[in-house]
Amino acid sequence: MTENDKQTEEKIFESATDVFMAKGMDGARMQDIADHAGINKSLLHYYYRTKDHLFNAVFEKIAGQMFKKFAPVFDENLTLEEKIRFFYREHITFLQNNPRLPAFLLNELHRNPARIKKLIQGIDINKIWSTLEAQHKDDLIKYNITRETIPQLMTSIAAMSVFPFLAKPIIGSLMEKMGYDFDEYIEERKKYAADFVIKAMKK
Amino acid sequence: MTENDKQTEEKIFESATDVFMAKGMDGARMQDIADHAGINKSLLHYYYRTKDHLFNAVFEKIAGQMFKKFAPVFDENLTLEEKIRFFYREHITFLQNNPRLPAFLLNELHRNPARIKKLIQGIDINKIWSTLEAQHKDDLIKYNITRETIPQLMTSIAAMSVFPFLAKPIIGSLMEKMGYDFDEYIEERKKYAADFVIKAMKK
DNA sequence: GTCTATAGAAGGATAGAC
DNA sequence: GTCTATCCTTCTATAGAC
Repeated sequence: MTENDKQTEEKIFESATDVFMAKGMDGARMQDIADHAGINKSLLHYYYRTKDHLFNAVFEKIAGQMFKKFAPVFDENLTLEEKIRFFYREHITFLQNNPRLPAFLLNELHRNPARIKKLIQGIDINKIWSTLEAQHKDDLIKYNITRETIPQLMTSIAAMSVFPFLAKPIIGSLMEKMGYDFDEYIEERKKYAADFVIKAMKK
Repeated sequence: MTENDKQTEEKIFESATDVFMAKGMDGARMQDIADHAGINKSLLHYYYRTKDHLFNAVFEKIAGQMFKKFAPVFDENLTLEEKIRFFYREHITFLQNNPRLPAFLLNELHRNPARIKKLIQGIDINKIWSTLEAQHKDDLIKYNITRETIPQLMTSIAAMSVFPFLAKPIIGSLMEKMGYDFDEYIEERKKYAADFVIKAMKK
């Protein structure tokens, strides 16, 4: 593969990412992607054969990024509270740089549930739970966390950081109407979400 | 308008709602809607002229339902805690009956931000805040709620009930993998979310 | 009011020149 | 590897008979 190949192929991939993120699989047009990349429509087919192939390439990459961010939390030598604060700082910073990612991902999963199995096959929640159990036995007792309440707690933690980006069209507009700034709100959320969850967990 | 007219028009509307909810504006096909309603494709145009008109009719109805559910909370003669418990019981029950509604709504708003202004024009957050301020002066002090923290708190409350439905493709699959039942998880959430938020709010 | 038939446009994909 | 021209399918929309 020559240097020029790589440039074009990458340019296509990046343009496709932008357009698919903005319009979704169904709404995106091959012509838009070509225009966005400043190249001819035929070249898309030359490199990726079909729209489906191109979309899949984009989706896999995007989906991978989303979940990598959850992993490191469980490797650190930190208290449970520190992990929660660490998670929100890292995860919300990631979402600040990829604000459309959650909406794109979830929407495509709603439309095509078959993708899910492949997406979550790498996630072993039981292993995550065992790790937490080993590292934070005292905290789990202190906070009254059991295998029964794990789904409720985990989804609540995720909701606090992801929801503002999913509901940004509404939240952002309402805030504008009231004179608040969405970006400031997000920045503050790194601390707010952590405080909120930690207080909620206490017995 | 004859009785038969109404039957056909309503049948079209209901089929359109189902198909648009499942596939979105871009993914939906007029043929699908016609098949789903058991009628001819031309009839869709006879009653609604274009796909756009039909979609708009569906969207307006759906969007209206979503926000009506928030209003009554502020009229009741209840304590702040009771209102929160009341809200989660009502709102999650509504979402149990309309699980795809939030994803549909937010996705279309992401794709077409112009809709938002019309959607939120009826919502006067300042008025809501004034009502709360008048009704729960003591509670606001007790819970340390101010105009500055209202966006963080309001979005956290909404996140707790809406997020599970937005992320259902992932949450549901992960739970299945671990032997949990999504519907049970949702039923339990009516209480869990209320307890969680009320604890989090305490100083 | 409902159907059949078809026009007309859009979009994905390919052939072939360079 | 990149472009122009074009095919072919799909989909929205309309015309016209009943």
